[in-house]
Amino acid sequence: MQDNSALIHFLCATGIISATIAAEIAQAFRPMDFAKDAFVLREGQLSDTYLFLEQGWMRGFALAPSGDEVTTGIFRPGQVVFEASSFFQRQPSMENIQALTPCQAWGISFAQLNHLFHALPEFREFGRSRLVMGFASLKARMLSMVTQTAEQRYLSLLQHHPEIFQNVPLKQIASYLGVTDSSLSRIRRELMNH
Amino acid sequence: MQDNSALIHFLCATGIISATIAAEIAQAFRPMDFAKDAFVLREGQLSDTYLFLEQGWMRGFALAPSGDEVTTGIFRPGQVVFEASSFFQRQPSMENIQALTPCQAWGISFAQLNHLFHALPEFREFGRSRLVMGFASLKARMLSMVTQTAEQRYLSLLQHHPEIFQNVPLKQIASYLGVTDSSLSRIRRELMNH
DNA sequence: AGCAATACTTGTCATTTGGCAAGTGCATCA
DNA sequence: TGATGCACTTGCCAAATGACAAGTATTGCT
Repeated sequence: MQDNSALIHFLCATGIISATIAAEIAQAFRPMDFAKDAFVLREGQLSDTYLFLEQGWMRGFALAPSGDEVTTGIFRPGQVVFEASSFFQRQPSMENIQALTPCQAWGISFAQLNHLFHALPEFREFGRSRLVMGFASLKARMLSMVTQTAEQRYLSLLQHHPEIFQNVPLKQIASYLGVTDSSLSRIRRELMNH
Repeated sequence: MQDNSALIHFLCATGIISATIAAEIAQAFRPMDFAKDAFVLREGQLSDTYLFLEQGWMRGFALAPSGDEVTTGIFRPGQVVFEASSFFQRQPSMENIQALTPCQAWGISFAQLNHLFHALPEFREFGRSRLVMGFASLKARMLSMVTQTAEQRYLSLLQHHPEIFQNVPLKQIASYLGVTDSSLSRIRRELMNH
């Protein structure tokens, strides 16, 4: 049996779930490892696994009509990785999820998750809370796309999540910020010259 | 007692709630009218009312650092109007909501809604379903902002929701599409000349 | 009817951005 | 070690966009 204390800690973090229940829930997750560059989810597939990322980095991306890959999410250790639209609505995903580094994670299927939601009201409340948090952060990201310049979004990302820049290629960060890699490079150059 | 059949129909539409329960739930909503230009929610306030819009049009908007109003949502009859981040996380809203036309709506407070969620599992499931739908459409909108041109977003809006153009000023639609009103005007001119 | 406010368009110009191609530096691998 | 690939930057140019100001409808109001 692997050490699932990080998962238990994650479940307890909101304060909604007690340590005892968290341990019980954690037992339903199974360890899943991914090699660098492995796909966790491919466009067209159903996102059927709720994944807690314990170690490593992942990215979500979609294909633009032009064929370019557009980063839709960057996932660091301690975060949940799945495609919510596909997972909850039981529809094929329009996005891909790929490991950027070797990853250790804990996964649970949609069916098992629902079973636990049904059996454990605290966990259901936890799930609702996570969903709301995801919604809120997506709203914040959306807002930043229309109210801020790419430079401001870059600086904000640099300030709040500097580790991203040690783990994700700038090209992928650029499309996450809504610009091309050359534009991001220009933004960085300008910031160097104060 | 006003006719709340549209509200009941809305509650039944997902198939999760029976007509009987829907009628019971609908009784907890109270009718709320808004004059044209009235504010339903102001930045800094708590979004504490879950509002079903029966008649009329509303818009959500945020203030960019520049002072410009940026449209974050356009609401037509039959939709739910509230600021999810503020409502669920009990934090001051960063957005405003304003009636674009005279509006008839049905509202219920956060507390009452939670009370019903607790008492009626079907309604709780309905709420989760609505939340997921809202999440999914926000993701789709987010994706369109990075994968599509403003012209494509304009055409898509025109095709799927042509009524918007009869009810919302182009200037507000423009910022919803992520461009200025003059750029939108240019896009429209180009499309006229095939 | 006449005035004012608003909605929308248009022109001009400066700035930003993207596309493309080339160049540099670094790491990996046989 | 030499070759290959990748990450990142840079220069050049064309295209898109924004800021600003002015002009034209259109609407609403008294």
